[in-house]
Amino acid sequence: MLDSALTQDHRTRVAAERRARMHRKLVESALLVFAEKGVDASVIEDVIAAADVSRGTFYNYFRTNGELLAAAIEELGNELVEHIEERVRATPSPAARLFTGLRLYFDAARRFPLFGRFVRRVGPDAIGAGSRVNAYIPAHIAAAVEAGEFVAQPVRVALDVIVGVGLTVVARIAGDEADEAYVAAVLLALARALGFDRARAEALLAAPLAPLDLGADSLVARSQALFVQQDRE
Amino acid sequence: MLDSALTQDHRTRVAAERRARMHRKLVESALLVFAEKGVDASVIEDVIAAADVSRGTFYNYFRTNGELLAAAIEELGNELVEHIEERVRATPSPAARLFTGLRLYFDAARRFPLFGRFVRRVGPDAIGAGSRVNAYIPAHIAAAVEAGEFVAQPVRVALDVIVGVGLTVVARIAGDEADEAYVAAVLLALARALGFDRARAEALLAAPLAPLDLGADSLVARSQALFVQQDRE
Amino acid sequence: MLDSALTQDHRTRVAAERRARMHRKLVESALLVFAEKGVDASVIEDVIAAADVSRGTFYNYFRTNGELLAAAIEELGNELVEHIEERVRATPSPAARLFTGLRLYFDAARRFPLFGRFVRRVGPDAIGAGSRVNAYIPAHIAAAVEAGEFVAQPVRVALDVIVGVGLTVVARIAGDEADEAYVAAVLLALARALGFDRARAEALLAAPLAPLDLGADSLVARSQALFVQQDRE
Amino acid sequence: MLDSALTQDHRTRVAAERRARMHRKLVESALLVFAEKGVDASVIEDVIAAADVSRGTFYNYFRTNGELLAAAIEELGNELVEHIEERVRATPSPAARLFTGLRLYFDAARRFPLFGRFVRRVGPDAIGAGSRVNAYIPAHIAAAVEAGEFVAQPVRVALDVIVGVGLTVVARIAGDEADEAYVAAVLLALARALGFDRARAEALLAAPLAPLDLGADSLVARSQALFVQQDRE
DNA sequence: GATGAATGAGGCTTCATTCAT
DNA sequence: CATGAATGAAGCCTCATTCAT
Repeated sequence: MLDSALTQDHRTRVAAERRARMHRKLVESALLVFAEKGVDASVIEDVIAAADVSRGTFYNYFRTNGELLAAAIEELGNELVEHIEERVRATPSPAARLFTGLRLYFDAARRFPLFGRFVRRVGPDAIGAGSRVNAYIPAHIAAAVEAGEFVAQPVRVALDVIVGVGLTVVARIAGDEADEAYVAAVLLALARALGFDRARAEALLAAPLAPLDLGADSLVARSQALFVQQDRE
Repeated sequence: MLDSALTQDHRTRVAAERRARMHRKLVESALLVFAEKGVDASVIEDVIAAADVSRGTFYNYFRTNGELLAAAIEELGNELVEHIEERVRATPSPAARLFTGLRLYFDAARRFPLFGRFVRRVGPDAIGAGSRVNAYIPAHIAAAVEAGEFVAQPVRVALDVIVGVGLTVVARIAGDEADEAYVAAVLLALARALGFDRARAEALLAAPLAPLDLGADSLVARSQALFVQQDRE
Repeated sequence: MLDSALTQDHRTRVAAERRARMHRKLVESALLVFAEKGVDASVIEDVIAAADVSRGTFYNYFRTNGELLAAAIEELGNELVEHIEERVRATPSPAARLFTGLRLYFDAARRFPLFGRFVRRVGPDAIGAGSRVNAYIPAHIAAAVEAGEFVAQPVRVALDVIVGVGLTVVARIAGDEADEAYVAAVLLALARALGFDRARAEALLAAPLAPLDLGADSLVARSQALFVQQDRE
Repeated sequence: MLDSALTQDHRTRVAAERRARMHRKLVESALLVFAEKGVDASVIEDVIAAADVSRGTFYNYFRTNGELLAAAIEELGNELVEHIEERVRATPSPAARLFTGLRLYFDAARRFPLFGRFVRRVGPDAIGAGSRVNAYIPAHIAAAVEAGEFVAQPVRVALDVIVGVGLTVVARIAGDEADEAYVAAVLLALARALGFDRARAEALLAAPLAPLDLGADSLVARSQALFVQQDRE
């Protein structure tokens, strides 16, 4: 009986791992398809083809199209945001945390074009209700205002300016219409908008930036790999 | 024979007028439906219901969903932009032309909620290739930089900042999440971003603003009226 | 009053002529379209385009699709058959009348490819109820049997053999798969089937054949001309 | 694991069988509908009604009207032709193979009126590119010429005469306008056309003919049964 | 859990026909 | 009579979702 219990346990664990793997596989494929065809397109056919899985299996994981999109937005968006936040957490200056975070975000959009296109396709909802962006950025803004780095302003105003401009830049990057100079100039304009000291902003933006290491197992990285591989076929 | 020629002429003219009226009616209905259901939705069913027109008639005017959307974007967007441009044309200061134009645009979004929701739904494409926005705003930016009202910066950078922030504000207005103070604060941030003098910006934004008169026959106004009427039914 | 009566008369006559011209124009266009797209295709759109006439006008002449097809079959088929019959009427030998008639028919199919394709498209119905073929050929068969030129056989059997083979040959000609030798060999086989003397058949088929002169105003000729002209555009 | 492999296998086999059954069911229904409404008619609605199957299922098997027709022509035509060929294969005389084959074909058209009507509706295309007719009959013709049973003649000429007359006869049978004597007389005329000895032809055509046994599972038989059953409802 | 055939609602599109001008 | 915009029935096709195996 003890043996059986252990076996049971082992089986349960293995099953849970398999579920998790399949879940990730589907989300990866979804990113690919959403980025290509848009959010409102008919998607399931392509997703199961990309994931090489049967229709029935798909419905064991997501009951509707919308659930899949929600999962993709949530898991993808947060994966990147969490990595960025972890990276800048130790930085003492709130303004620096914010601008370095933006630089890392734009850099990710460039390195993972699929992700950039996904964000462009999803639009503002990509930074929707559940997004950690809405937790972290306001905190940085408030802290920067508090610290006198930014001019006094309502947090939501600053947030909207940052997000609005940020999404535009990602769209430009996804469309391959943004070079380094463009991104730097936009960030400088953003610094002005927030009332951040010009010299410090320029120094910050000129500093070298080590790219984010998401790890080979990240959804974004795996999805990009899947995309490249599909293109070759 | 003369009589017949005149008759011919008269008929032709009457027919052309009828076509134009039907075209407008469909675009008005389209605005309504796109605003409600989004750009990628199945729209034809609802449009013909809103316009109270047969399925076949629709296809006499637009062959696809996309054609309709393109017409809506083009005609609606340009209608408003042209009115705004005409209003500010005489203003000597380029910066004033730009900021007054933005205020008028936001004001229109508030007065015609349908239009606001439409822009939110369409997203950046609402200011797409054919839009006069891309003709007028860059000209104002360049002139303002030239006149020393704005700090030197690439026109496209300034344009993207303005459009990115502008669309975000319209989305807020459409979601009824924007009061006067919010809009003013955003415009002030925008003034900072562009390097516009703070005192002048504040004076400009504090000036009273007569609402734009689009005329009762404007697409935007008629569409809004159609919407209100439908709601009552 | 007399004057008015004459005027009335004149008007009536002119109107009748106009009606007849329009009727012919539509039938000509119909041949073209039926030959190209088949009998069951949607045809009216193309017919009015080919005839450069409005929808409404079409319905002033034919109430349905089927009426148009019936008119085309009747008028086209009989035009050719009557010309052939007139040409061979004076020939004393019934067998010669029959075989010369067939040669002229096949020759017409070659010279007016549109007509050939029309017959192929319409199939057996091209020689339907109202066709004069069903009046003339049986008479020739019966006379030939009577005269001992053909072996004794039921008229309908001979008719079906002739028509069945004849339509096949027209289809081949229309598909550009039939040269002179092929046609001659088929006619020889037909002669054998009917029990016609071999030597006489060979002499008959070897005789030179002046092509039928349908006149420039014939439906077949005008339709062919219309087709060639359209192709050039 | 072994168990799972077996299960897999079993499932695959069962699924393939189901697919095949559905395919046959659709083709059977198609025969019925094509025979009734013709080849160019809108057919899908009726086919799915006759097969008692959903719209979507149809599209899982055939993407267009034309694909369905092609399948029907191919599978139906070849089923019958193969049965006939098998039956006459052992007959030493090529002419006898040919004429017995024709008698069997006409007999099938009489016993399965649906098939006859189908052939009439489809016309020459019923013996189209992929048809085995085009493999077998020319071989018999060539062999008969070689053996001196037929007069020397191009194979295609003989083939066209046979097919042209044959389709006409099937059309007559389908229209219930052909009795035994008519069919016999046409076959005799065909024998003359091909130069086959009259005495031998008459003996051949007078010989008793056991009807073809297609088996209860044949498409033709099942389709006919389906038709009769529908008529009763 | 995995599979993929079956479903059918939902939306798209054409085109014969009508009718006001 | 000629015109051509409007109609709407009739088909077409897709695709999210279910379900038996």
